[in-house]
Amino acid sequence: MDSKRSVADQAVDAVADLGRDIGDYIREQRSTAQISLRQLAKLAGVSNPYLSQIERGLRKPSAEILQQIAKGLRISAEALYVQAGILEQRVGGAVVDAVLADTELTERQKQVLLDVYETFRRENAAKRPADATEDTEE
Amino acid sequence: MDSKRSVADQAVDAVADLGRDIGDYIREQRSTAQISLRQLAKLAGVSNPYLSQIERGLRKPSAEILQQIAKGLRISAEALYVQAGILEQRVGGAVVDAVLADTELTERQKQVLLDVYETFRRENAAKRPADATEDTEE
DNA sequence: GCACTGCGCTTGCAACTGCTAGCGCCGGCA
DNA sequence: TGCCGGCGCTAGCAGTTGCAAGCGCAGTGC
Repeated sequence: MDSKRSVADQAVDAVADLGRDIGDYIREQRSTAQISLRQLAKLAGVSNPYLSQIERGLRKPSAEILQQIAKGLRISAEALYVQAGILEQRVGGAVVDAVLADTELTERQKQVLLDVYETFRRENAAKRPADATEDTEE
Repeated sequence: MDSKRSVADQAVDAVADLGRDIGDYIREQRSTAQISLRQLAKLAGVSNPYLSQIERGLRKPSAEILQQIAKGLRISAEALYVQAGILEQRVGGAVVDAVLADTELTERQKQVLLDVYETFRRENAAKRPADATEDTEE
């Protein structure tokens, strides 16, 4: 059945690669939040040298550290995990599905929500056509 | 929005402890699936001694390993992360979860969407106060 | 000029992860 | 009976994470 261990390979392979992406993402979120590396390090409860290395892609942080950082940045841990390649990306379908499946909303409200959602996505797509993983907000 | 920091605290505090829980969970899933430790190890692409130690709580696996194991068990990685205490339990329902997990939205946009969502829910709750509290998740 | 504070980064080091090799045990088979 | 394969586990080892200590640099007050 596994004539090739593509899954494992990809994971192992891409993680090393993605180490940089996650670092970029964190650094970007940090500068957006306008806090220094040391501040975030303290907020997140990690050492500042280590955070520095993470941001520059020299180290691959464990999930706990990622969670701490997410907390420090006040962003969802899931977003970071996806960036780190340790959680599958849930594409737009997930949001649409969830909204449609929600029993507390009227059909009209669902329509409004999905409309806003689509607008946001289009906005972002226009801003950064190829790379949708980076967050250039504001 | 983090009115439930008990989870966070637990995560940070009890990670060492939770190593055992996640192991139990994995072992349980494995026996449910009726596969041997070695089989799962092969499926997940990890060594069988290591998986053994994980299941007995002697080692705390990294997120990649957890993901591999989740794949091998054919369960969602998120379930495992929650068990491991590195991901907060989904609370606000599927919509909130899906929005937060969406990587194409900026954090600001997520806030807006969730805000609208909350507004709708409150509106509806005001209209029909009693019977709206059903579990929409399976 | 000169201390002082905060910034990000480099350097070793302890602790951990995750592996290979190998152990004892049990059931099937000639 | 011996032998073979699979089971879970122990022992010992590279390689990594995550840290404290310390570097140089820029801005500020005296």
